[in-house]
Amino acid sequence: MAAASDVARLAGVSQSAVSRAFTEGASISAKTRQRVMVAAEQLGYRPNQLARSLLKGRSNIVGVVLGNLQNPFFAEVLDALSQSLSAAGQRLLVFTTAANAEVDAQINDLLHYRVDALILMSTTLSSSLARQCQAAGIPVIFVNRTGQVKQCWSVTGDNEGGARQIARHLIEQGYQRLAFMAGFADSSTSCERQRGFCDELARLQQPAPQLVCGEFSREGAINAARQLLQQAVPPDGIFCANDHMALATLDVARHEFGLTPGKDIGVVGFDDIQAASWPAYQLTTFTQPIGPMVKRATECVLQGESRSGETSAVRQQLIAGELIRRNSTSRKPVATVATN
Amino acid sequence: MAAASDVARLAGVSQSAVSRAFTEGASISAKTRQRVMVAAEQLGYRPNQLARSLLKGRSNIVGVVLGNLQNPFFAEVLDALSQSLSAAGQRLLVFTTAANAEVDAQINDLLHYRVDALILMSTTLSSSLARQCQAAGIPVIFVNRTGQVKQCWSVTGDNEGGARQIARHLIEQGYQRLAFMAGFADSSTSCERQRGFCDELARLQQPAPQLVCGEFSREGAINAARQLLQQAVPPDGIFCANDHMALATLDVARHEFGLTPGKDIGVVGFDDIQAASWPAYQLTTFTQPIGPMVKRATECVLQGESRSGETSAVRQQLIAGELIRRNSTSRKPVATVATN
DNA sequence: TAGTCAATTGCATAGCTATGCAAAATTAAA
DNA sequence: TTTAATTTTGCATAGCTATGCAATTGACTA
Repeated sequence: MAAASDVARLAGVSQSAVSRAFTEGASISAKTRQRVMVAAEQLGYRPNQLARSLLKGRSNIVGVVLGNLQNPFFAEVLDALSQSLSAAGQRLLVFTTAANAEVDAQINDLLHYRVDALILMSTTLSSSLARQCQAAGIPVIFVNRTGQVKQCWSVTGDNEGGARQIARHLIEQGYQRLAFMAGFADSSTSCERQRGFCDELARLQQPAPQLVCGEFSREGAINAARQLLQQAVPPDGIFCANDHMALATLDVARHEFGLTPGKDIGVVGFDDIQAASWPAYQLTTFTQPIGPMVKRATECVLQGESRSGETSAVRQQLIAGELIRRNSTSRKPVATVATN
Repeated sequence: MAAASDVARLAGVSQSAVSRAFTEGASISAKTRQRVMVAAEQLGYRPNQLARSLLKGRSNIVGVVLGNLQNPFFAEVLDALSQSLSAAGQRLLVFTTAANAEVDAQINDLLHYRVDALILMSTTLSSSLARQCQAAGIPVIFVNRTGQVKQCWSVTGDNEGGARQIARHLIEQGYQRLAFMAGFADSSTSCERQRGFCDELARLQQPAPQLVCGEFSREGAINAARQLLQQAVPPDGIFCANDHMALATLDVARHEFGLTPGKDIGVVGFDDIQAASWPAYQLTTFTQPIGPMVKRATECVLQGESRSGETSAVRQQLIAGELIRRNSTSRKPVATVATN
């Protein structure tokens, strides 16, 4: 591929002129720029971003690591992130990983590319690597997960508050034998939701919920749901740590155990993914507003851009959500409409 | 961040030695390598991939452009692509775009990064840009879409063949007033499925199906389904150009019009996404096997890697699929099991 | 010990662009 | 037209690594 010097030769100018022709606001006359552009067009030249990045020390690339694209929530977030960061002139270098795996290898790889920032979703980071990122001045942003390391940014939903509201809601609706379906034991997300749920139940002087683990996956949730429902005295209310598992639980309850969601059993999720509002599910859930979360994550990325002396005290941002009541916890079914 | 020369100074060796220490199979003694590694560790050094890429002329980055991550099929493909290309030592630079938009701007941007290949899903490419990629020696691979441009690779499912089988299946099951819900008019995918469907119906001497457009989105499909079903004499069999739209159609049919899928109306999709097998839907569909498709796309990428004189005659690869019969087209419902 | 061969190392350069600085060209002012 | 003030241009260099080539070291043989 043609280089700037080739274009320069053809246009009869210096390589600097070519560079300036492609730089917004550089000191160059209209005439020269014009001549350069013609030559560039002719040779199919475009500036080599790699060389530019090498020189500037910024790649305009953000590394994104996520497990579990199966979960539509993450697909939605990725989509939004892509839009938002693209608008901010950043590209996304994406890695997917086996869910919840330690991803040091991939991240190490990303660091080789001198990414401007690192966004981690549903993923853990070793503290040694976190320190290295810190040292390299690369901001690390956890989305929907809290980093163990304090230097990292994080953007999460209101896990504990949401879980408390869900607990109250289930009790108010008259469900009595409750269960919590966890994701991963070492996920802050799952733990916080569990804590909020259990604490609030305790506060209401309700018995502690039965605990089971669905591993944030559909298969795991199906197994966990079966395990719960085939008991002699099964629970009549299940709070699943996310919508993805809640949908699976609804399917098992309805189609394997013949239960009517809402009436025979209450099921609640977390996230408010699109499918939660589909008439086939009508899942009660607590929202994690993707717009604000992504907006905040983008801010963190750009924050690191202008390395303005460690500003912004609050590194752990919590985005408020709200409880969406749907048929899956409604004793008397409401008319369903196919929305969205 | 520390550079190779810093490490060299600390280790008391030349910069070349540092480079060789990090290069597999380079000529360097174990002792020197050891010394370099210690110094590198101490300084937190890692080779700058940008410089390396600049020198080698290969970035080991593949550009991926996709519209419509809302469609779970693309999320699944992206996930698989990530795994597969990651194993081949390639990273993914991902762009999402408004569905079906011309994405010349983004692609132009990608080319600045000297990507090794370009994978386009659900996206069109202007022929001018295609020519530029060609000239730059960057292979362009369409996935689930055929390029208008002949130099490009493409990997698609058996759109026409699948659609033919679907036509036969619907007729065999006794559905009589058929409709086709298209995606976008200018999408090769949608067109081929439509053609196969119509041609086969004609061959069977059946009336031509009613046509409607769902724009490959849930909202579009909901509108299209309403349009179809609120007619005085609505169709009793609908083939939707993909599963994503078919699920929406099932929701509308069941919850807005009180129809029982399979019995009152047959609905068929295309792709066999995960949700198609969920007991809430049980959607009859034609598979697009993601494994083989991704494998093939990966081969095309690596093909371009060893630019071995324009081998491999066949650039347009068609991956066979199969018809999966489920309850959505079964006159007598089969027992449902929560699988997957 | 001298001589041969292989393994290892350093030097110098290429790969491409942005930018500070000084030189040149252009414009404005007198 | 001459001088001053601007604008535009080119030169040279930095940014970081990989690699061909020559020089050096080390091991081994006679």
